[in-house]
Amino acid sequence: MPDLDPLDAQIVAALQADARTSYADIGEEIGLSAPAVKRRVDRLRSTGAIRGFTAVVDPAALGWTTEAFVELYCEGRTSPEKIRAAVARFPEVVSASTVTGDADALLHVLARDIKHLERVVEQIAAERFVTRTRSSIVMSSLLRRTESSGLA
Amino acid sequence: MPDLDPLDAQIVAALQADARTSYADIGEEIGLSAPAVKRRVDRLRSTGAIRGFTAVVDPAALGWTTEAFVELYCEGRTSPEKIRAAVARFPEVVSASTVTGDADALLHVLARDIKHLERVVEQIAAERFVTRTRSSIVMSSLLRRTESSGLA
DNA sequence: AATGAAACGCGACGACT
DNA sequence: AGTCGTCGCGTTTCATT
Repeated sequence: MPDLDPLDAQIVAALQADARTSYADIGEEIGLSAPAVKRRVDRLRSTGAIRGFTAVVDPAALGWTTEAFVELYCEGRTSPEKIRAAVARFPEVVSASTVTGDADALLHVLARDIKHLERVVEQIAAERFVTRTRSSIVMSSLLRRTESSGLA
Repeated sequence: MPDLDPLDAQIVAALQADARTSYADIGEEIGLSAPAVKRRVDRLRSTGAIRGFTAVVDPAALGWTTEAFVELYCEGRTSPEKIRAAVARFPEVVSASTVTGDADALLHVLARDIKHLERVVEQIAAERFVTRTRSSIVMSSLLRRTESSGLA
């Protein structure tokens, strides 16, 4: 499943910029009728290229001002599923991946403040399979793209 | 700027689940009329709580199968803006932050394959202010929340 | 691609707290 | 003042041909 039809690419780009753009507006911009655009969007959704549409919320505007990346070091060979189940219980964990390198997993965590972050990390570190954690607190967010703009 | 009105919280949750949900549908679920929902959404947008609406694209379905986190070590005190300008040139970099700890910045990078990733990291490492990089390749993505579900 | 019916977005007005 | 609900019009969506 390689690249993308140039028209589909333009449709995806338009919907990434604003997921509520009307099919008619998109069609006008790329030279297609509204129903034709809808058919393509439906196809992109059914194939999984477009997973869905979501609101982009600014955590800072809601009082979530603290952001951190937490490396997890686990004992022996802990199964990815076990890690997932453990961290998924915390709504503060927005993403988690198993990674190569020294650490076993990398978590992206959002919290209201340092105190809140500290409490969450402490609870995660208390899991039996976690041997050690290493946190990097975000000082400033330089770039945040939706994922991803470049699909050429 | 403290917490969120319980109705606003439900509206945000609904729009995160599906940004194309009609105001009428949202209103029905939380017991409000469609115009009332729209007024609240407009306000949430103008205050910045909702930044916008976007399509969630699955990079894997487009052939972007490789994901990595790259720590950047920079010389002396390199300005955040300099780092941002340098990494923003690469569409493969989906997010970048300056962080506390050993490294100066942490990048989230998406690429077609290892070869592609290697080329990008190499180019970034070639920047004059970069003294060293440390990459962690993602093996499996355990969790990916939109950011963020828990806003209580 | 074009048509027509149903649904939706969006402004205006009036009532309530 | 602020927020809600009802109404009306223009637009959009979606199934059909």
